[in-house]
Amino acid sequence: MPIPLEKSFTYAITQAEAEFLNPGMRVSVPFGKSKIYTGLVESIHQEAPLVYEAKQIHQILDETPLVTAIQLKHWQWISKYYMCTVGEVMRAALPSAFILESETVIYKNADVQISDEDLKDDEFIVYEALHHQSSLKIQDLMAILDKKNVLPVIKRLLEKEVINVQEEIYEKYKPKLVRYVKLATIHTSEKALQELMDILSRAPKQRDVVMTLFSVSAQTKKPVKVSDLISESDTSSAIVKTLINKGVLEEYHIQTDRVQYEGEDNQASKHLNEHQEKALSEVVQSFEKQNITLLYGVTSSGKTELYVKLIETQLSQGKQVLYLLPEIALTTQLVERLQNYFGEKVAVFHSKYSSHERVEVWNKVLNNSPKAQIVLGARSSVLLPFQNLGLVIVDEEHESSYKQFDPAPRYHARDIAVVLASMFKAKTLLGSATPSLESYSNAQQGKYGLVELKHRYNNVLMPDIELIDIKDKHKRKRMTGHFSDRLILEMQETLKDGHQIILFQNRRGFSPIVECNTCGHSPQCPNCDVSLTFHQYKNQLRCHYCGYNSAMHKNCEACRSVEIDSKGFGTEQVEQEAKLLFPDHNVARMDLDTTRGKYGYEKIITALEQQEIDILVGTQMLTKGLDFRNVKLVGIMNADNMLNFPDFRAHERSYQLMAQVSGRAGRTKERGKVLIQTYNPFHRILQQVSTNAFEQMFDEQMDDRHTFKYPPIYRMIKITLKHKDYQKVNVGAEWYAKSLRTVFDKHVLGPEFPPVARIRNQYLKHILVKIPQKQSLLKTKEAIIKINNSFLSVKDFRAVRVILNVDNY
DNA sequence: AGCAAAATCGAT
DNA sequence: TCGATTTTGCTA
Repeated sequence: MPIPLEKSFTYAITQAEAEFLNPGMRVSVPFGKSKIYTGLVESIHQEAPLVYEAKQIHQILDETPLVTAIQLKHWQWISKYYMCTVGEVMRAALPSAFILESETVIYKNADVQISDEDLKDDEFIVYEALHHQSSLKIQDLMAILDKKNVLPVIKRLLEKEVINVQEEIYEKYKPKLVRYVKLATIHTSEKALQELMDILSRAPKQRDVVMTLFSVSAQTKKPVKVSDLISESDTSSAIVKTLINKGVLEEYHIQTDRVQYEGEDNQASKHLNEHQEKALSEVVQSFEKQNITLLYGVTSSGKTELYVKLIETQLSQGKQVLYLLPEIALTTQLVERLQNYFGEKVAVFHSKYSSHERVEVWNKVLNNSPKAQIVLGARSSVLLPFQNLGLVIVDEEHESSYKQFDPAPRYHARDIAVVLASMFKAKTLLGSATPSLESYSNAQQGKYGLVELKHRYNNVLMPDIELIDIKDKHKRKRMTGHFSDRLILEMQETLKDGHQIILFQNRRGFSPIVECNTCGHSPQCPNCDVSLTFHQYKNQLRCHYCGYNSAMHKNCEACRSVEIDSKGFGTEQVEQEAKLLFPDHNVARMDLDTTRGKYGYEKIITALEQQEIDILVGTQMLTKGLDFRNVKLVGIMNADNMLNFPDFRAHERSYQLMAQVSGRAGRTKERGKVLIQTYNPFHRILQQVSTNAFEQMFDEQMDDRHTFKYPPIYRMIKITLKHKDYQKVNVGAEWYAKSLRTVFDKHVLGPEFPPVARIRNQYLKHILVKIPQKQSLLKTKEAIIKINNSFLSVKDFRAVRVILNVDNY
């Protein structure tokens, strides 16, 4: 069942059903008092349950399995490793349209006459409504009565026999049908046609439509869509409808895909340069010995072309390929590039797809359709029903967005992709310009193969990186707002040459803290323990954790003073200052606030490509695999706030982020320039970024991880306790940590409140369990589950939500 | 997860 | 004391 329960449930089926059913097929089953749910067949057996009588299934929903045997095995692995239930994995994997639930539908009981006096007010409203509509759903009732708890009303009405209820389930997925028209067969003969034309001579518009239909179908020799016919003949749908009603035209429907590729014929893949050629043969060689290979290729070294070659090989062997990308990098840019080579063999899959679109991709992958030989997708596409997987490519392997955080299963797409590939005996290629420490150390230990690609495409030089000491600049009064004189000078030069600029500031809004100069009051979020961020474009104060917002006031809310100051700065402020500094140039901003909506992101990218934007200010969104030809200068406004982030991976992340942003500079011909503003130019990480010293960074960070026992040397499991009562969380966390310490002793950290201890009115407290390399992961997890169970059996703690996060990095 | 029964809350 | 809200237990 798609619910967070450990157990599976046994239902009774007939002999015939047993012969028909197979694991991986869906059945609808009664579950609980009255509901009907969608379940998945796990196994078919003969062991009747001892202590209860199994219920009958309701209905079989599939003719062939929807989920493959390998998937079931994979789900099992995920649920074990990430300490969640298989039901949760199922919920994450299956598109929601596959999981049907019954709905209670209410009908009027026609047999019983009832007088109005016998009914209470709300009962009467429902009774009245049933006169107008034959049936009502729970949701309709909630709208009519304007309250959330409508069950008591239904119960009373049932007792008075005013209504009947029924549980109904609906198939949620409906194939998309397109309307086509053709001339009715009785008119197809020459003579009948002549007669028809005569009849229609008094209806010129209708005649025009018929004529257009002729010419269109003669030209294209294909069925004619109603929508095409309307636009071609320049009429309205009413006229076509009249013709259909008259029997002159016949309409029919053809099922089509919601996601379609409408491109040109495929191009041949590009020739590789000598470095790429060498790297490719190394990858192929490495795959002979290893199943996993890490491709460490600097920014714009042409990794994608290399992937294309590998994909070609797989396709020629009739194998499927999974190409994973971070959500945000799945822009039309890259999708188009792949479609240019592989045309409609590419299926795209990501979170902005509707449930129906996902169903179609699922079915294509399941049927090993020619339209899904390459699946290009974000995190969740590892959970698709592959039949014949030959290769998995994980691009931008270091990206943290591969790890799912909020609802369970809290899986890492790269890691479960590796597991999936091994189930298929397929190969995995991890690619990155800034590999994660865990992958790079795996490669160094020989667990993964390692291939390096250190030359940029067309031999473009790596950008020239310069550190600017803004402490010094402040002292010498060389700062204009948040811009140093060096940065302004370089920006002027770049703009003069007609090149574009990217400014990076890893914080959105105008300023993260607003403070009164008189009394020191600073507005806080009522639901979370954070100060509100000021957003100028809406003149709002907003909480970035729960979405709370309020209008920004001119006076301090505590003391009415007008002297309100802001601390820190975000993208909005950088944008505003840039506009003031360069009034003759176009400045745009790219962050969560400007990329809302399905195409918000695309618009900005296109504008930048077409050089309508001279200066683009943005958050880390900018780092994700965008390829802009004309960007020559990248400015990092403040490197310190990311370096000082309280997380053991802050340094690694900062390096990756800065190296990736720098990679956006100078991708063709001219050498790019990167300016990093910082208060601490001698910071090791900044030095390493400026000299591209990845290996040095790696060695030093690994030393730290050794010393302080952090991943990848030790493994980690984070346990989060969550409840609206501060005391409950506190006492519970102490108890939990104490029991953990009896087993793991000094490898337990905390309990500790996170930097933001309260989110959406829920207090949080973290406990970390570190796992030394020689300690068994399985046994550790078993011990934690045992402690977790005894924790939940304490009455006072039961209300506390416990979140187990394996590999919380 | 979602639902119903049981327990607790709270305003008259 | 009744009705409303929250907590607890269970699903085959």
